[in-house]
Amino acid sequence: MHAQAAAKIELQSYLPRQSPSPAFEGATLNPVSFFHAGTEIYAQGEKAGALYHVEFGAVRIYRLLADGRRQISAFHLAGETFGFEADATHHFFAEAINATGVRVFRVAPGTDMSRQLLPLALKGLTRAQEHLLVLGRQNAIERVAAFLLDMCERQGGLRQVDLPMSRNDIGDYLGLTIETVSRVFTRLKEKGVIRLLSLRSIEILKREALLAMGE
Amino acid sequence: MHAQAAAKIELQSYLPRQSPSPAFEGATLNPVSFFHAGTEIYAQGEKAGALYHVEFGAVRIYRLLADGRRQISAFHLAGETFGFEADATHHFFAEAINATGVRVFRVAPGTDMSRQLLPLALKGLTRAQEHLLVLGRQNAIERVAAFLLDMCERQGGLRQVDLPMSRNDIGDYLGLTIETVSRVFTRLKEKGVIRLLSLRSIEILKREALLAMGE
DNA sequence: CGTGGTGTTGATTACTTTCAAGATGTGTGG
DNA sequence: CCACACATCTTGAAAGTAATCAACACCACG
Repeated sequence: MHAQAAAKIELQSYLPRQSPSPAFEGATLNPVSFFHAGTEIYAQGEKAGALYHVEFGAVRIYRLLADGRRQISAFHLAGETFGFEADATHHFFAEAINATGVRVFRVAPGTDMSRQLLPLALKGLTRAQEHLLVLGRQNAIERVAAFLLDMCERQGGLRQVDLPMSRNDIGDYLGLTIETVSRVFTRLKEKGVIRLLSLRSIEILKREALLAMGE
Repeated sequence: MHAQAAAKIELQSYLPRQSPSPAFEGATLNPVSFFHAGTEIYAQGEKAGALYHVEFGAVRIYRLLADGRRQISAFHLAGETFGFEADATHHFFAEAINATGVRVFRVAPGTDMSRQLLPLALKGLTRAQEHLLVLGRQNAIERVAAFLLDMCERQGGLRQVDLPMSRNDIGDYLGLTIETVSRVFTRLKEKGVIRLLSLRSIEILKREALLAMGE
């Protein structure tokens, strides 16, 4: 990523916001930080304490096993907040998937943010628990169907759905290999359930079929 | 379960508590409720709003797919609190695994419990996310190893570990079939990693071996 | 117009599930 | 206290699904 790309990113800060930044009481609002595709926002083991609000772009949250296997526990799109932890250190890695703008809220030590954080934590907990059902009890097609429906819903429920992440990311989110993800996409295309507008953008042609699969 | 068993349960209310009940400000503390093995504590879709503190016994939290597939998202042992939700209804089922005592805290509507709930929610979130790694990226042996280490740690880290739940429950927690769970137990026995004291109680002989597997 | 990264497709292998039978354990009633 | 019955658990053989290994296609970029 070089000068041209950086310029493109700067530009976006002047575009209308997809989502207004929330006002976190007791937290210092910093200007938007920019992260290039693939760059780290924070690492496992680092000191936690800030909140991160996605202005544009997308973020992946993940853990690694010693041998390099990776599990993405969540994607965060524009308008979502992440970064809160149960204790003082980060248990996960956070990386920008694409060029991403993040507004960082530094919380003064000793400040009680529980009122604002609890709904976010509960929402995240429910999502994680629902994802457990997908990983524990659903097969490859069902996992991909559930994923596409989730992405669709989070983007307003329109027929066209952007997939800001690679097949590799999708695989590491769904507990599948990249090849299996690719094969499932092909099968869904053949069945006329989805259509690929581009590699990272699909159109949902038969929502009912997806619903029947993804539960 | 009949009169004799009920009497046995009543008796336990007079035994020393494994864990003192926490004092939840703004919540009404009710006497301990008793649940026989396999009985429902709450169901998906029911109105939420209370907190449940396990006095003794064990509880399983789960979801079902339309065709009956079940995913247990968490077990709760003595001293743990569960039942909080992101919105007004329960998204999961909660059942007593064995004879179980639960103290119910009814929260008056409008009461702000966020200060007390946030640490519990964050702890649950971290656990769920770690469980995602297990379900998404670990094989059968690794899953069982991780499970045994988790149960061990939650019971004080002693060599002897009680497993209050059936193989079926373990399977539905780890995303495996009962047969696979059984086979893994057999392999761990053959390798001398664990020893079965009874069906529901094991001794860990080689902790390092488990750690190497369960990450 | 080449080059590296990303995605797709095919053949084979490996792991887990499924189906089936038998063993073990627990609780009940005689 | 023993015998029977049901539930739970274990083990084996066959089948199925996804992973792995490998080659090729496509796309974005320089």
